[in-house]
Amino acid sequence: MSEVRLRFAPSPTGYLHIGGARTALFNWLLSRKEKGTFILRIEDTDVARSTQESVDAILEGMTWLGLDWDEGPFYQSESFPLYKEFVQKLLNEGKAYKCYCTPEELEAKRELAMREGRKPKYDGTCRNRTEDIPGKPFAVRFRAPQTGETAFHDLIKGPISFANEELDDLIIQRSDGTPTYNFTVVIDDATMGITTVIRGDDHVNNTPRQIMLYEALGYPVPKFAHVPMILGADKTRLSKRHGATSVMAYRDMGFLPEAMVNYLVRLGWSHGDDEIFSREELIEKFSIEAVGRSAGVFNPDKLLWLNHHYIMNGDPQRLAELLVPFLQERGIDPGKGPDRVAAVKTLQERSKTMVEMADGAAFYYRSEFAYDEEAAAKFLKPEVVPLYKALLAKLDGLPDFGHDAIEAAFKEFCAEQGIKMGQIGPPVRVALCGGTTSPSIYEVLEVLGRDETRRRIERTIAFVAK
RNA sequence: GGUCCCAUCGUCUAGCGGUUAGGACACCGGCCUUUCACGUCGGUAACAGGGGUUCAAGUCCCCUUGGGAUCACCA
Repeated sequence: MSEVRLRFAPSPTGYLHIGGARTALFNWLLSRKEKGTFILRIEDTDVARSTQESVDAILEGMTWLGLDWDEGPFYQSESFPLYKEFVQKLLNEGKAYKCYCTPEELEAKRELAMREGRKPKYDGTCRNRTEDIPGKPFAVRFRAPQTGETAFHDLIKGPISFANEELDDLIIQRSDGTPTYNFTVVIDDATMGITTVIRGDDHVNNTPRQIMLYEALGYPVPKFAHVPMILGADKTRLSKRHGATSVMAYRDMGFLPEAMVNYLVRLGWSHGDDEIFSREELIEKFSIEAVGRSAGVFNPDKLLWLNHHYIMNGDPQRLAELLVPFLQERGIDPGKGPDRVAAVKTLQERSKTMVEMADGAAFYYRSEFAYDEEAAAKFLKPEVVPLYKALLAKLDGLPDFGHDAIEAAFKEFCAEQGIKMGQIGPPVRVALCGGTTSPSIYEVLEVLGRDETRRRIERTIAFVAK
C-alpha cells in the first residue's frame, strides 16, 4: 500500500533518445531503491504519429540499458473506453462542459487577443451554456477553478505555484471523441496508482492543470519530480545536430550500456565526488532529491572516458562476444585466427570504444596486410634482415612461448647482439602488425603464436629483399 | 509578450553562513616506456552583476542581466 509506483511513459514517435533514457533511468533507479514498482506505459493517443517500429525501438533501448519494468507495457490506445467514462463522469458532475467553439473560431480569438495584448486563453464562451446544441460537434472542456492558486512541491525544483487565473479550461476530449494528453496522463497515473511522477521539466507548466484534474476526480495527487533537460555543446536543446541522440546508436558506435548508464546518471545527479558507480551502488545511493535543478550539457568526451574505463576493467570473455559484430563489419571472420579473448586482453587499455578495439584487433586476423608506408621506410631496411633471422632462431629455441618467456628472450637477444630494444622492437612490430601502433610486442607474439609470428617475419624478410 | 524554471572552472559537479572554493572530463607540462596506451606527479581554469540581512555570504532575501521551458481539439 505504501510502496512506490513509478512509470516511464514515452510516446512512440521515434527511437529512445538520450533524454528519455535518463528519465527512464531515474524512474527505474528510484523504483529499485525503494523496492517499488516500475511501469512502462506507451502514450500512443496520437494515432497518426505513433508507430510499432518506435515501440520496438524504445523497448530495445530500455532492454539494452538494462532497465526492466515490472508492469506493462500498457498502451493508452487500449484505454479509450476508460477515458470516455471519466469524461462522462466529469460532465455529469458539472466539472466539465461541452464546448461548441470550432478550432477556427478559437484560433481567430487567440490571434485577436494577442494583437490586443491580452492573454491568449480560452474566453469561456461555452462555460456557462445551459443548453446542448443537438447535432453540432463539440469538444469537452474541464471547468477549472478561476481563483486561488495551485501549488506543489517538486522533488527536484522545490515549491512551485501558479495563479489559477492564469490557467484556462483545457480540452479533455476532442470533437472526434478522442481524449487529450493532459487528461489521459492523469487518468492513467491515477488508476495505475502512480505515487511519484518523474518526467522532463517541459511538463512543469502542465502540472497545475493535472493537479486540478486529480482533485476534480477525487484521486490523491502524486509527488512530482521534473528533471532538467539535456543540452548540446552550444547550450541549445540536444538534437541530431549535436551528434547521435538515439541510445542504440551509441551501442553501434561501440559504447557499453554500463558506461551509458553511468554517464547519464551523473549528468544532473551526483553523490559527493564519486564518478564511477556500479549498478548496485547506483541503486543504493541514488536519490531524486540530489538531482540538480539546472539543465546540463551532454559531454561526449566524458562518456568516452567512462566507456574506456568500463572496457579496461571489463570481463574479456564478455568483451570478446561483444566484439564479434564489429569484427564482422570489417569483413573479418572471428572464428579464424588467434584466440579472441587473448586478443581482447591486449587491447582493453587502449580502446575507448568497441569500434576502436575492432580496428586495433584487425591485424591479428589479417595476414596479408600492407605495411604502413612511413613505418616501412623507417624500419624495414636491409640491415634488419640478419636480426630478423637471428631472432627467429632464438624464438625457435624457446620451450615456452608465453609472454614472460618471450620478454626474457628479447632481453637476452639484445644483450647477445649488443643492440638496444629500440633497434629490434619497432621492426618486429611493423612485421607483425603492419604499423607502429600496437599492443606490447611480447603480447602480440604470444597471441599470434610461434608459427604465425615466424610466417609474418619471413614475409617481411621477403618484402625487404625486394 | 504572459506564466514558470534556471545560474560555481570550457563541460559535469562538491559546497548546504566561517573552505587556500574540492573532485572529474577535456587541455598543457614532467615521469614511466619497444610504439600506442595505461599508470603517476604537477599545472591553467569558476562563485554573472548590483543591492541588502549578518560579526561573517558561493551559501539567505530582493532586483538586474543572461539562458531555457511553456502558452494547441501534439505528447
